[in-house]
Amino acid sequence: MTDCWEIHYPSGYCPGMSTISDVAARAGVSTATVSRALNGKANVDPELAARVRQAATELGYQPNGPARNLRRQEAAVVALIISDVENPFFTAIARGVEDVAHEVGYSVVLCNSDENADKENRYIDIAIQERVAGVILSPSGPAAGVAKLAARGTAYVAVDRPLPDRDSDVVLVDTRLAAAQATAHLVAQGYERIGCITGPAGVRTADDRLAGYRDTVKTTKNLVRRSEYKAAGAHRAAASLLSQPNPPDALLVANNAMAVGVLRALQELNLRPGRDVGVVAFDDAPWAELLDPPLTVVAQPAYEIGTEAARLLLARIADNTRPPTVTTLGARLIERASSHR
Amino acid sequence: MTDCWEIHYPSGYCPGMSTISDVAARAGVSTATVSRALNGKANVDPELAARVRQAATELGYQPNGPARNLRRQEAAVVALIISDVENPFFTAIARGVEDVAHEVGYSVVLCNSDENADKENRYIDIAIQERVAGVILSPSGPAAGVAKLAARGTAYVAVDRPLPDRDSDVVLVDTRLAAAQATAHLVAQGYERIGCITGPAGVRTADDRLAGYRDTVKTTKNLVRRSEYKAAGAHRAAASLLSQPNPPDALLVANNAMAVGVLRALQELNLRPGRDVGVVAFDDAPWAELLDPPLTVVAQPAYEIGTEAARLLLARIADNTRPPTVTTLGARLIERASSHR
DNA sequence: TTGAAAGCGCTAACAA
DNA sequence: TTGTTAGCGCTTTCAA
Repeated sequence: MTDCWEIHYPSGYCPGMSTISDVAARAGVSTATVSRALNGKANVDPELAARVRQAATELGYQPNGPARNLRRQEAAVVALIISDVENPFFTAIARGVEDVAHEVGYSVVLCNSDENADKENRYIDIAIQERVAGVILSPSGPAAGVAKLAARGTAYVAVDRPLPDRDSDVVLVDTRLAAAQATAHLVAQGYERIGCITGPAGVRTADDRLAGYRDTVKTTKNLVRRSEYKAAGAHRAAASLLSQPNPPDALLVANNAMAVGVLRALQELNLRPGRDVGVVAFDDAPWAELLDPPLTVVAQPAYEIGTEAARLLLARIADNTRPPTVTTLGARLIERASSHR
Repeated sequence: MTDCWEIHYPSGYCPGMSTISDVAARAGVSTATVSRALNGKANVDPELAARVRQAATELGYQPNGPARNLRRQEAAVVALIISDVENPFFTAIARGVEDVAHEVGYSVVLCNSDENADKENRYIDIAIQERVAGVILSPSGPAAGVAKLAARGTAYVAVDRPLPDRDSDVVLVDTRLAAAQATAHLVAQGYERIGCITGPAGVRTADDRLAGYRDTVKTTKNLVRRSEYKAAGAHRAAASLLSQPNPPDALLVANNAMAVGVLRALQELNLRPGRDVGVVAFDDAPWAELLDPPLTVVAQPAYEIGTEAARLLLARIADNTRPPTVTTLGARLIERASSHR
């Protein structure tokens, strides 16, 4: 399986399978010189370096990553463990991380923890085993795995949610404030019984968004529901809220996927967003403007979360003694028609 | 940076930093036995194996991945190189790949090539360097990188688009047929001047969708536009098509992101989907039903593409001499109101 | 069934 | 500036 099965070259020549010794032999130098030349170290005669590069190209030489990482005791790789690959909020973070990491020669591997602490821990183990340089994660609950990272001295940064019981660099959005403002906006638009559909208890963003809502609305009796951060749960939650005797006339919805479920419930009940039930949801999406009426959203700076987290991680890789920092970014309310009568 | 800076243990004990020799010493056996025990080889005394596992746990032993991969000459990792992490079609594929790969103990790393052949080649190089067991990719044009995979004998599978000039396992959707059927559906609904907005020339899915459209509509003069597979380009394309003297009365749109741009253009021109301009777009989305009118789509079996590709890859990892296969999955037209007058 | 030892390919300390 | 060499941690012969 690893021999050159497809193309036959003369005399054992096999591109991509050659090692540093092959390159050294062909260039007529030692392996050390090849290593130095290919890694752009200063102390190499330019003429020799050129010969080495030539030989490497001719042989189709690809350095052996595991060997390099074993020797260096670290891979130039950053692991990004996010709780949902299918959530545009997290993929936007991923782009931010990638853009910064690639600039300095790190690769990014994306891992999908599925909001599941077991999967998260498994990926953390893999990250440790592969000796990645650092980990960025959106923690799904109290991750025992993170303690291992700390114990090993592997750099890590939390995004979106802080790590419970643990200091670390973390990049957050002031989601409580944003929720309070969004709720205040609904009040200002004349809605009087504002409800809230948020994520699972214990998930920090869910709790914060609820807290922000409560900062603004004092009597929330029977106006709050929780579900997974998914459409189906939110659909049930909205149906339940709206079919009670004294239903809400507006809803704050804690994420984008949930908004889909809520809007579907409104459709089924023949309620029009805005006119009948004011709606504000977290996370902007390209399709939010296409709805009728267009959806008012709290836009989070996801890409910037990613770039900032990557910068912090790189700083921590360079110096793990720096004190942990908390970076809080602001969100922006984008008013559209779903929050106007 | 790699010492135990946070927690102080007695006598040099440092979880996660220990090697197989430490475990061996603690269990009073040789490293070979540790290796055999931890890898579940048959020929190990159960009592010894238990002692080894105990020692490993006590030390918080994490095997050194690079060392293992170096020795094994292969990592239990498959690389998935997709052309757009923010496209739900590809993230759904990713989930399919993950689910199958995890079952057999492989990790999946996701790489975002951004529809850019350079990035794709770069990721292929990294995959080769890291000696991954296999690669699944949605090729962005004629990738020189794939030749390297072939030359090295690394297993690979193409998804969504075939590799130009190269046999390989590939998992496709019969997108030409789907496009033809979608167009026929528009004809059946009484639309008479059907236009098509598709992706860049040379991208196979874009060309196939256009071909399917042309299979059904014979006179397409000035009714076809191409753009990137993005909202902005499609927006311009739609605006241009619809503002010409003899505009189309229906549009086939080649992907989901493009649909957003097209629908925005219709809004701006005060044209109502369905009534004024029939619209069918590729790729279903949770929000397609929420639009007014709901969007008719061609739903592709993205998750199944992923599971099938992963199965093929595993088969090829096991045996790289099997003949290349082409798997073609069907798409499903989901009729909603945007394609009815 | 177990242990001793070689060696995967690379980098870096040391020598020249 | 270049070469020699040790050794990263693991798996796997080979020998006992």
